[in-house]
This record gives sequence, structure tokens and C-alpha cells, in this order.
Amino acid sequence: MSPRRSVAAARDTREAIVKRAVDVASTDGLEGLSFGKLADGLQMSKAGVAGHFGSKEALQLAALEEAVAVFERRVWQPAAHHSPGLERLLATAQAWTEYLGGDCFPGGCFLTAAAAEFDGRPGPLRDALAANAKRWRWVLIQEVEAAAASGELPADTDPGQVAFELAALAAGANQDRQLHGDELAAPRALKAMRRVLSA
Amino acid sequence: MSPRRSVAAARDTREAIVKRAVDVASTDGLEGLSFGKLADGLQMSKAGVAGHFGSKEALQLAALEEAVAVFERRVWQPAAHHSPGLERLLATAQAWTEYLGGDCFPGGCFLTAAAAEFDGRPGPLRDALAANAKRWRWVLIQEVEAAAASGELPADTDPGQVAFELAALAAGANQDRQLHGDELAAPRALKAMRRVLSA
DNA sequence: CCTACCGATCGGTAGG
DNA sequence: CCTACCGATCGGTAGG
Repeated sequence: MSPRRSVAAARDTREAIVKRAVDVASTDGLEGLSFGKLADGLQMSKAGVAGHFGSKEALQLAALEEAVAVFERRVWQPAAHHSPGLERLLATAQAWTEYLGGDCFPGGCFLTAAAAEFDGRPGPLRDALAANAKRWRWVLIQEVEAAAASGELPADTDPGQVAFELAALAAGANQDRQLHGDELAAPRALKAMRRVLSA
Repeated sequence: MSPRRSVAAARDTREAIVKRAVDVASTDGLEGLSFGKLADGLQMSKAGVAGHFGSKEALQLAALEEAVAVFERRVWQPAAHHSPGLERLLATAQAWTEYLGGDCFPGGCFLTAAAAEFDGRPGPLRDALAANAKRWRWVLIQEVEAAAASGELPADTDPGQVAFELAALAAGANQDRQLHGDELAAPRALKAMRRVLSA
């Protein structure tokens, strides 16, 4: 009578689809996802894939959610246990540039690529990407404010400016790494981030 | 007997297609281009559009070529008549951030968006985008080297590092401007570029 | 989770 | 530069 086994199996299947969708979208873009191609790669029928999500947009949102979880695990979690302020900012810079220089997704940082893809197309995906980016920016600003309040950074520090520069350096490192395979990009971004945080 | 009029008309038509393709691609991506959609917007038949290019990839390459020309006209040309070295770098920073804060393309900097879209897909488009980015980076590095040689920047300046930081700040400004409509992004990038160039 | 199907759109071509 | 067409793939659904 228990539906447990089939429910668990369905959950596993859905997870497998989402994981593959994240990888595909990191190289082909979120719009490049299709039920048919995912089904081929997973040895499933197209309707079997589509049934887990109902619409392409729901699949794209699920892939985005998974990518956000990966980013938090790889970038924020290693820094979170450090003391607030400058120490945590430096740990974030370290984890962030390691993430950008690594091979977490085959096509580079999913969130940067998706933001570039959807920044001109209104809708739920753009909204979710913008909200996520704002939330991450807010986290950075909080840490800069803490560093300025404790005297680790000058009292007249502009937190929005500092957070902008950190995010820009990350975006630039991702671009150089992906477009040119430049292994110097991540260390260069880390060096620049440390200078931004040493004023 | 002269084919002049029809040849000129064909050239004008092709130019109109390319201009529209650049605008569409700046919001929908280069892969989002299609002969059919362009034809609808231009009141033409699909085959009439396709005939000018032969393949979708040729259309995409033509749009890229046009976007490169726009970038050079808007960013490089205003700076080119300044003296080499620091003065030209500062003029470039000014023109670059004005370009990023303006409305040159409806979806923001075409080249940044296209690079993010194709950095994981081998082929002629990726090659052209990478070559263009490298060329622009080389221009920046040349100017930084000139500034270092003349003593406007410290003798131990790392030109690749400085050029990386300038490009990253531009990419970051474009992202914030497009995703959040942030009007502070371009001035923040200019401020940071000036600091990078003031060491 | 499958097979089978829907209408729409895709890139591209034939023929004029 | 047009009409008309090709096979392929798209997102999505019916029915089981």
C-alpha cells in the first residue's frame, strides 16, 4: 500500500534530471535546455522528463535553484564560520576565486552565465536571478559594513562600492577563465580583491 | 545593363537586417536569432532574409562584426586621439563606462553577452569572440606598458593585471546595469578604474 | 514513466 | 526577393 518506494524513486529521478540540466545549461544556456535532449542523455522518454516539471520554465527554475545551492556550498559555507568583517571577507574572496578557477560546472559559473542570458528578458527567471544577485550583494555589503564599523576598513568606506568591485572582479575572472581558459584569471581576481579589502 | 541599383538596394537590405539582428541578439542572445523572426520584424519573407547570409552562423558572425564596429566607434575612437599611456587609458575608462551606462544596445554590451553565451561552445563564433577580446586586452596592455615606461605608472606595474581589472570592472558594470537597472554601476566602475590607474 | 500525438517553429533549399 | 516546401525539433498533452 505504501507509495514510499516509487516516491523515492521519482525524487531520485528528478534530482538526476536537475543535475544534468545544470551541467547542460552551464554550457548551452538555460534557454538551450530541452526535454528531448535531457531525455536522450538520461535514457528516458521526453514525456518522462517533462512530467517532473510541467513546463520548461519550471525546469529552468529548478536548475537555477540547484546552482544557487552549489554556489552557497562552495563559496559561502567555507567563509561563514570565520569572524564577521574583514576576516570573513578575505575567506569569501579565497573561496570565491577557488570556485571560479575550479571546474564546478563544465561551463563556468552558472549564475553569471544565466544572469547575462536573462538580464534582458522579463519573467520569473530574470526575477529569481536578480533577487539572488541582490541577496548575495547584500551579504557582501553587510560584511563590509561590519569591517568598517570595527575599524578593519576606513570609516568612510563605501560598502556598495567595495561590494561592486568584488562582484565585478569575480565576473571578470569567470569570463577570462571560460573564454580563454586563462588560469591566471582567478589568482588575479584574488589579488585585486585583497587590494580592494586593504584600503 | 547596370546592376547598380539592385546591388545597392541589396546592400541596404542586408545592413537593415544586420542592425536589427544586433538589437535582437543583445536581448535574446545570438542563438535566439532566427530568420523567421527577423523577417517578421522587417516585413520580409524568411527566405529573403536567409538569402543574404546562407546560414544562421553567417548571420551571427555578421551581427558580431557590426557590434565590434559599434564598440570601437563608441569606446576606442574617442580615446584614440589622446596621448598614449595614462591619458589615453583615462579617456578609455571614461568612454567605456559611458558606453556601458548608455543605451547603445537594448540589452547591454553585445560583446560581453555574446562572450558569456558562447564561451562554452567551440566553433567560429567562439573563436571570433575570443580573438576580439584578446585584441582589446592587448590594446589595454600596450597602453599600460606605455604608462609604466614613461613613469606615469610604477615601473613594476603588471600590465596584464591592470588590464584584467579594467575589463572586469567593465563586465561588472554591465551586469549590474542590465540585471538591476543600476545607474550607479557605470560611475562606480569609472571610479574603480581611476583608482586602478592611480597606483 | 511510457507511446503516440498535437501545432508551431526551426534552418535550409528548390524554383522562379 | 518571393512562395512553397523539406525533415527535424520544439513545448506540451492525452491516455494509459
